[in-house]
Amino acid sequence: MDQLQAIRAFARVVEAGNFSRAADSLQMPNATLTKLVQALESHLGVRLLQRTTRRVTVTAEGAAYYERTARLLKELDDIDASFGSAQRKPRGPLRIDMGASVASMIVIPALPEFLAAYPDIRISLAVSDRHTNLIGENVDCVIRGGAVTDETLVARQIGSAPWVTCAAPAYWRAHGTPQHPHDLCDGHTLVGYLGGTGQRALPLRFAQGADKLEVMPPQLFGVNESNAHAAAGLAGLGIMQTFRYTARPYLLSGALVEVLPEWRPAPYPFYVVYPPNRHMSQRLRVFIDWITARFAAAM
Amino acid sequence: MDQLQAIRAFARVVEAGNFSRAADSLQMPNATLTKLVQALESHLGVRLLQRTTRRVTVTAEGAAYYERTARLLKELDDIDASFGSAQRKPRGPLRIDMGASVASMIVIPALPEFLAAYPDIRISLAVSDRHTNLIGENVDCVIRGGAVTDETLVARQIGSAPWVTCAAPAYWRAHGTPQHPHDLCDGHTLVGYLGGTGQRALPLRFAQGADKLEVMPPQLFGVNESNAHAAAGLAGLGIMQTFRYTARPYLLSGALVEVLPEWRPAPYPFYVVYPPNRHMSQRLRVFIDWITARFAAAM
DNA sequence: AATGTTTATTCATGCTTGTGAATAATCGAA
DNA sequence: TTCGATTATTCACAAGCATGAATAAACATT
Repeated sequence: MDQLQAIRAFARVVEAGNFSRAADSLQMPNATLTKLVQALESHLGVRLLQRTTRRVTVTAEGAAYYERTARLLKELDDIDASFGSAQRKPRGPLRIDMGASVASMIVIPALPEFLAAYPDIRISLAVSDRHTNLIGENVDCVIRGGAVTDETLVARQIGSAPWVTCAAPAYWRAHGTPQHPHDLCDGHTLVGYLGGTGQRALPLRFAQGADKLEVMPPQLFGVNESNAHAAAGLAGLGIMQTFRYTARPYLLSGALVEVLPEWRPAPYPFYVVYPPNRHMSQRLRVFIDWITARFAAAM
Repeated sequence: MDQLQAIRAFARVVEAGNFSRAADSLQMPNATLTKLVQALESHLGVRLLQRTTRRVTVTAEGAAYYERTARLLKELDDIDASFGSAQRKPRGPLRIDMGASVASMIVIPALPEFLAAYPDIRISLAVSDRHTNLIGENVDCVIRGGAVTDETLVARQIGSAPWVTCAAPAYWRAHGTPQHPHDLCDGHTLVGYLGGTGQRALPLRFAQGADKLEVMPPQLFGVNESNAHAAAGLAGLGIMQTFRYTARPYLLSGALVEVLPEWRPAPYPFYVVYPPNRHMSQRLRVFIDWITARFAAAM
């Protein structure tokens, strides 16, 4: 039995909460994972995990073994890293989660440059805005906008995204161009971006000096995905408030027209969020450095 | 790569000083050992051992890696042991070194009882009296008589062996039976047991109350191996002072006859000697307990 | 300088392990 | 209560690794 591999496999099951998810995150067949954990249990003469086909619970012995060995695994990784770091380029898998527009507008177009610099890093990119259980899902980091509320995680700001309020030219011709945020409540409609709960659209925010306004025009259409949100704006369904980096190509081509630029609200902070780890993997570190530079360049 | 196995293999090479000896003590082919160490070096991107076909030296990085990982290996073994010890009988290899007479007269005849109790322990028994480099040769313990001088090792006394002074009946008929130790210097010869250097025979020792004597009859024959020593005495070559446990079967059969029983010197202490280890393996512990009981019974 | 012995490494083959697919079991929804 | 979906485990086979034997190199002796 490869005990180290078995211990890592077992730890993954504990963190993931079930075998299938653990196998996925380890990119390993279920059968292999099952066998590794069984071999470890046989070696120790102890049942580490109590499992049915639908549920896996960690036994008391399993929890103790996990605690004790997790520390050893980290130490070994530290030792290995301290030996290899001077000689080897970062390599291995990197799992990242981010919003659709960050992915399609900023990260993915620039990835060739990152992968050219680090050809041995293999990226798995998940596109979502949902709250991600970083440790449970074995995600190395997520990129998120807005305040980070989970204080068990490290949040490093990578930039701020300015807002723009815009619509298609045909929309402005049909409804008139507003001169003040209040004008939006009369004879205008909103293409809403649905927030976390997916139930209510976010209001439009405006700021000028110390003045801050929130305006909620009638919502004709709401959507919770940023590409679809842009498509709706382009189709002339209403006014949209979105990130400038999302709208940029359409603003440049004239497919969208910005209004009230002097009323732009404060830029929206973006963070890369990752679990605290005494030793951050080198590949994660170079990615964080890169995305910080890249994000600044994209704003 | 099975990194744990590779680390253990590497550690063994460091301790043994060369690949062949390390492979022997791990009961592993040289090719396997070579591949494991190479895989570890490749994984770390560092050369751990500098080797020619006749010489292996540990690099500075290798020494550092050995120190750091040896501790982790011990911790992992501790963790495993603390999990398994309640459930599993001791198993695995045990390497023991001892003198020829201890081996053939005490230990080997009783081994069936030990192996019946612990069928999963596999014993490698080396017969020698020489100073053994316990760690370098991966020996779990040695059984030695007399003072233990190496203070880096743990010496646990397992018993004391009484002495007898005896010779074949034909010898006594030819030379007369001594009534006092001094009588041995006149008309008697010694079958000598050669000591550590193999150059000079050990003198005969006698004690009665506070009286202690050393007598050195002329030596007709000397030998450094206890079975040959006994054979010489049985052949009537002279007087021999040996352990009672060695002579017992011949004393019982009348093939040897003891003299001066009231002048027996102090019994000779025997120790089981092993390297200090924060966690003694279970199989070593049960062996030590067993040999202590067995030794007492054999005296 | 040559040679023999000993030791580390490499190569081709047999054996052990990893895994795809099938099976069995569990749990939630209807 | 039944059924369908999902998950853990098992089995038979393919892939990869361990190793015996051969090779190459180093070192001590003559």
